[in-house]
Amino acid sequence: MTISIYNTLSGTKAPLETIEQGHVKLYVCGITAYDYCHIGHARSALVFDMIVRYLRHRDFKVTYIRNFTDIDDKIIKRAQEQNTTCDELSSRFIRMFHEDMENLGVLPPTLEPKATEHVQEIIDMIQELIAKDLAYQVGNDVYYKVTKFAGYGSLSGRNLEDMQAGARISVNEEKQHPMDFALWKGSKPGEPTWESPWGPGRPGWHIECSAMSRKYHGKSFDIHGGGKDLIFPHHENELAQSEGANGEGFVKYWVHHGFVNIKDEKMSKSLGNFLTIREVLADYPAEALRLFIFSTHYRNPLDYSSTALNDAVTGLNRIYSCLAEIGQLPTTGNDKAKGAASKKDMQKITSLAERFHQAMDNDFNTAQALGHIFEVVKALNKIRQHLPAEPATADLTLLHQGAATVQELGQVLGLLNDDPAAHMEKEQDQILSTMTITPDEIQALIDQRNQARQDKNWARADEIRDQLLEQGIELKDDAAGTSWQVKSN
RNA sequence: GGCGGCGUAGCCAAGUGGCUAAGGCAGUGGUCUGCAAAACCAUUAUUCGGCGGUUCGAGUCCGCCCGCCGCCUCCA
Repeated sequence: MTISIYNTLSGTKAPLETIEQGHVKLYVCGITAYDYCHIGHARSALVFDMIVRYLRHRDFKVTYIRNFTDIDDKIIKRAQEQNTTCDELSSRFIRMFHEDMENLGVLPPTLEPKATEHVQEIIDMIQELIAKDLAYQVGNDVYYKVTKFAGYGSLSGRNLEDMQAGARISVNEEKQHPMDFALWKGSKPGEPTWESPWGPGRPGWHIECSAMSRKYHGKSFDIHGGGKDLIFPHHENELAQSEGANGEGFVKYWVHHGFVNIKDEKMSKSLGNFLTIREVLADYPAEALRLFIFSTHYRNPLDYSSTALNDAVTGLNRIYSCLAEIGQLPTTGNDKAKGAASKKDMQKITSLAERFHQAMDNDFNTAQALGHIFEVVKALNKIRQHLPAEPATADLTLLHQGAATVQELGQVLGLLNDDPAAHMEKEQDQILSTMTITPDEIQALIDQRNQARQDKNWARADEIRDQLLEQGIELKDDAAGTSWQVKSN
């Protein structure tokens, strides 16, 4: 089985063939550090976290680089507004970003280079571009000469004529072509500055990724990723810079994920309709957010709503609850008894890993992979439900193995990391902490109710149950006695 | 205007021409229960925005139309 990946450059899915056998070199454009991250950033981080985890699960070595843009116009502006330095501002939000990533359960990349720590590499690359007549100096600025790069527009599927027709491009008189973009910007007073052959200044936005990816991955590497909004101009320009300077192919697979929308509109800072990661994590567990994000394919738009997140919480608990219930079963039973599991359910359970891989191999189809997991959860529940008083060892083994596979594959997606029983408890404790009732009080009421039930005083028993339900506590009567849980939602 | 994408049940969503159109959430009926809850079983799209075409066969390919969205300026 091979993994196939959709490539923005070709517009088709193609089997993953790495440059170096068994080793994937991945570069993802990270954040510009000047504000808290919103759930669009979370989607980006989670999508590539999932891709990295899956590739490693499939025995690839993955070198994952995700950069920080720590110098740019927005940072300078924001730092001035907050009366601080660019360095302080970007360090602060990089710290916030790391906190968010940890809370999301996102694995750290292999390397997280910063633009300001690679100014020399950037300058070197710009000099190479000038030497090849692909860039030119105007005053203290340096621009890339887009007309000299034959493939310009190939990634985003545009050509220079069409783009010039667009009305929103402001024409800078000093540029030779309106689409030429800055590699180096001469600095104004008060701005962070580095010395360069073109005078004091700072790097343009796109060049940092070309310089850093070359330093750590080499001139060519396997996968370059980011949000769809980076296709143009950022990645188009990176491609032009890198191939222009290096004289060889830059990236084999361009992977771009879709946006998070709110009410069918793109969530973005300029529209002001965004939710920060920390706002969302205050209300929902990280794994619920993850399940929500992976419930649709990574290239499709995803509409955020509290309903959708609540659905994800319910779905996640459904899996955990299934695993917790199975975890309580003995591992051995009657060796001679015939298994009660149907052939069909057995087959569903034992083929889970294979079907999961098939879905994931197909351009990381997490939605389908999760569908298979849920299908198996249903089968496991069904078998468990129908277990006789003295269950067959064969059934118990099937249940335990099935549950182990579900959890293991869930973890490939970064889900189901908790011990199932502990998760259910933790979930409840958290909600319980916001309530006025204590577990002891609940237990006392349950004891009273059971006494009433024994006395066949149903009215009193129901009264207690309804009273608890009003406070958000659900009771479950079964053979083992009465247990309780916090009512979901 | 240029480029790209989407439209599958009440909602979310998978479906790389061919067995009964995954899965989740919500709903309804049943099993279980003193009654519930949970879980399970059954049920909810003869049909995939509309109209044509290609094909033995189309949700899937092609054309046109309708509706929605994104990029073309900083953006994940």
